[in-house]
Amino acid sequence: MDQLDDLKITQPPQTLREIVLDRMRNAILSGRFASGERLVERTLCDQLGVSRSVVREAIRYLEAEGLVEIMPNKGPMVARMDWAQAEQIYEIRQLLEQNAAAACAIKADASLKQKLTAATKAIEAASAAHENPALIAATTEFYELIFTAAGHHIAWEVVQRLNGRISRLRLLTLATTDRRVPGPLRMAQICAAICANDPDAAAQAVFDHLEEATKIARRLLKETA
Amino acid sequence: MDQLDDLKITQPPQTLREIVLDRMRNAILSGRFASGERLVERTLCDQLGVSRSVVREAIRYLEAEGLVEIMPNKGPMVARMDWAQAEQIYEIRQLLEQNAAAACAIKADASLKQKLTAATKAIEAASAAHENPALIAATTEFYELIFTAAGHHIAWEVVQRLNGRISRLRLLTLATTDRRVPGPLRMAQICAAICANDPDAAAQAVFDHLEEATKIARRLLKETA
DNA sequence: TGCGATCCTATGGTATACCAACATACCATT
DNA sequence: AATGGTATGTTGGTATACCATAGGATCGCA
Repeated sequence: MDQLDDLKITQPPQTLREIVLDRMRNAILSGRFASGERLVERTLCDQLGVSRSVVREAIRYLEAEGLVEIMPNKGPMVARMDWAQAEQIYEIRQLLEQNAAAACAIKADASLKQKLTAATKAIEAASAAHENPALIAATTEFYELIFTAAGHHIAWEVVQRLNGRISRLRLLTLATTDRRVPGPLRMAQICAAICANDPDAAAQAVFDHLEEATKIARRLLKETA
Repeated sequence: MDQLDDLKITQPPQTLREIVLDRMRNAILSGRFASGERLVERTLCDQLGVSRSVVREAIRYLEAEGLVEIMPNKGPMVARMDWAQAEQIYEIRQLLEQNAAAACAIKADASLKQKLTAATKAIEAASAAHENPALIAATTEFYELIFTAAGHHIAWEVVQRLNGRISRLRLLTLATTDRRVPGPLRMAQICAAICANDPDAAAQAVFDHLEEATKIARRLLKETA
């Protein structure tokens, strides 16, 4: 099977539109395009070296994702976010992530526990090295393991999309070092609860983690606003 | 927010793209475009009397919404759905709708209670008249009241989008008449719990309602599959 | 000098034509 | 009959043209 996969003409059917979509999404998520910044179509065409059709279709997708807003007669801009929205998103994450962690704790087998432990270590490493992009990636990986193991693929989709809307906040909260209990420790608690096949403890650990993240986010957003 | 929309000078800056988007979405949700049916761009252009640009951009949006899938080198088709997905969607709805109903029950004031009661009556009327489209609309209105009153706008967005994916299923479950406890009665229970400002009872009522809907959906989907 | 009308430009919205890549089905030759 | 080529249909991608509108700059008039 593996050999076959290797033989396969791994021609990435990645279309130009998808590349542009990724680039633009990353530019927004990473803050390269500031919140509220206007996205002038023809300018983007020049920057990306593609035609308007491609850019416009990518914008439609981002609009549906909630990352881009269309101002009537003005064109697209990077979506803005306020605390009222962020709060709701954190609340939804609470529900979905607790649910997933609990389900995962019930189903977790040896293989998953091993992977989850590795992911936790990766988070600790990235955190210790203060490498924020790696930290984001490792945290995402951690949660993806949990949601996938729980079989909650659609919930994971939802969470990812919502996270996109608060990406800047996540960057800030993850980078915050003045937490009383460091973030990686929280992850370790979640990991431990799942490894112990204890759904209640897993849900509680997720609750603690998100509760803290919510508080930090609230403080950061309120003071910058 | 809603009031503002109502006040707004309803000069429809509704762009052609939005019209096409609505039409296509409705066509999919209502089953006019069958699940798995291919959506040939140029054919759609003819049917709708618009150019490819418009259709393509609408398709991008629907793709992001999860209503349309793109098959590489084959083009778009109406997204398919299986029970595994539907089950997850019902589970997410359980979480979000219980949460919203509980929050709504805490906040509910006289004005909301009155509106909610009216919405419940509308559901009963539509159900008695066996008018499914009206029933769907009334049910949507009912839930929108709850989510809006709870301030859970983003959760409502999520629920609506997820409901879009299981629209055909909803049509079937709502139309099903062989439920032991009729759907409208369930709605009345939810309404009563909220009017009594009893969050626990509201959550329980939502649970009962969705649990039943889930069972019906499972049976329908499994037997037609 | 101040105000308003008018024109210009930038931008988005839409339509259309064109080409390349790919898949599929059909057909012809061997 | 099997192979290979061909025709067709579809999408992906691009370029371009045209129009409508918003916002600003300019100009003229009071």
